[in-house]
Amino acid sequence: MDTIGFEQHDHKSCVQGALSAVEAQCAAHKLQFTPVRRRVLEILLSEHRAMGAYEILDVLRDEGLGSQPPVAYRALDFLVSHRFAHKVERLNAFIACTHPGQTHTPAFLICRNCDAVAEAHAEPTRGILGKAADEAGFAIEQAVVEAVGLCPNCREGHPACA
Amino acid sequence: MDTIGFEQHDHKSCVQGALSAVEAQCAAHKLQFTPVRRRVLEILLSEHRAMGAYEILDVLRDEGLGSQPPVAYRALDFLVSHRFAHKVERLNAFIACTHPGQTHTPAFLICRNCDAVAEAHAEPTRGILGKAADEAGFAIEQAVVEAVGLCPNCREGHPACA
DNA sequence: TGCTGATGCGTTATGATATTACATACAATG
DNA sequence: CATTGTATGTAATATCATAACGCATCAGCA
Repeated sequence: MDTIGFEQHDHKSCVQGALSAVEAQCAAHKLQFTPVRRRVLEILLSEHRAMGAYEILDVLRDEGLGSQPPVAYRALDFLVSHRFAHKVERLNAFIACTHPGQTHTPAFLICRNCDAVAEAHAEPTRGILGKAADEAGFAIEQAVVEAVGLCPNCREGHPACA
Repeated sequence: MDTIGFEQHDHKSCVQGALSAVEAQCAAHKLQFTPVRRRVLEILLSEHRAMGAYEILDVLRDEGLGSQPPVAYRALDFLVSHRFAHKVERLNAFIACTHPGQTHTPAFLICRNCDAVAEAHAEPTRGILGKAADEAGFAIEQAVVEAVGLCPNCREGHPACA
């Protein structure tokens, strides 16, 4: 399972591993990992890309798991608030966390050509930004770091990219 | 004029200075700084906060400068693409650049209590993220860095905050 | 002058994203 | 079994954004 998500990997075990990890987390913290929530996470994990809420909703609807926007948004809120998934603000889309359970500040590398998204780490409270925040007296609680550019495949005109 | 925007400052001269700088930039690059574009920038500068496109449109409409969404969005596109303003993805809102003309990667400190936004600098291609991108073969072209937290005024229960 | 192309604006319509509000289901608990 | 809290179902609506078309203006030029 890769943290930097542009390479090939064993997708099936990657999905399974993440699901198990989330299950364990939910059990440990007495969170209700309901069918809808589970299914939404599975969809995100198996697609392994950023998906819009309505795109997820389409899948749920086909499966009879819900048909109105709040169903998808509520499940996504649960996943995002417990950090099992993240919202990519730049795309107004959601993506499964590639390392659930570990505390981290996710940072995303978003390909402007094929929309592939890889999750990396950032440490916004360090470096220039953290210094500026300190000086301003601003208390950073959470950060969104999203870099837009070209993924390795698209840089080489790889067929994997649409 | 402050770069970290939570403190008091000479607002009038701050607005004037930014407008002059943008005017000069437009003249130098043969960009059309039309009445609508100018007015939208003035609105953003004078409010000194992140505003939604429709909020800006309301002002334009009252002034007879345009009444339909594309008018506001086109002006904002112009301002954003030339970096005279920035989009705050987290808020789906726009804010005037506090130092137009200087090349920079803007980073925002967003107060979750009063929605005040300060612009700081970031250097996403350095640090952990830059390293991860390099290793992944990802070419960062542009980055969104937005930190959510509490501004100094709200930390102290300052009356300036709603 | 009159043509032509480029750019910006006006307007209608629609698409895409997200939330409010209220009703219902259902499991855990006393 | 009544109560409570959490999750879900559904209708309606709010909010954010763009497509597509036509017109106005203006610069460059024959």
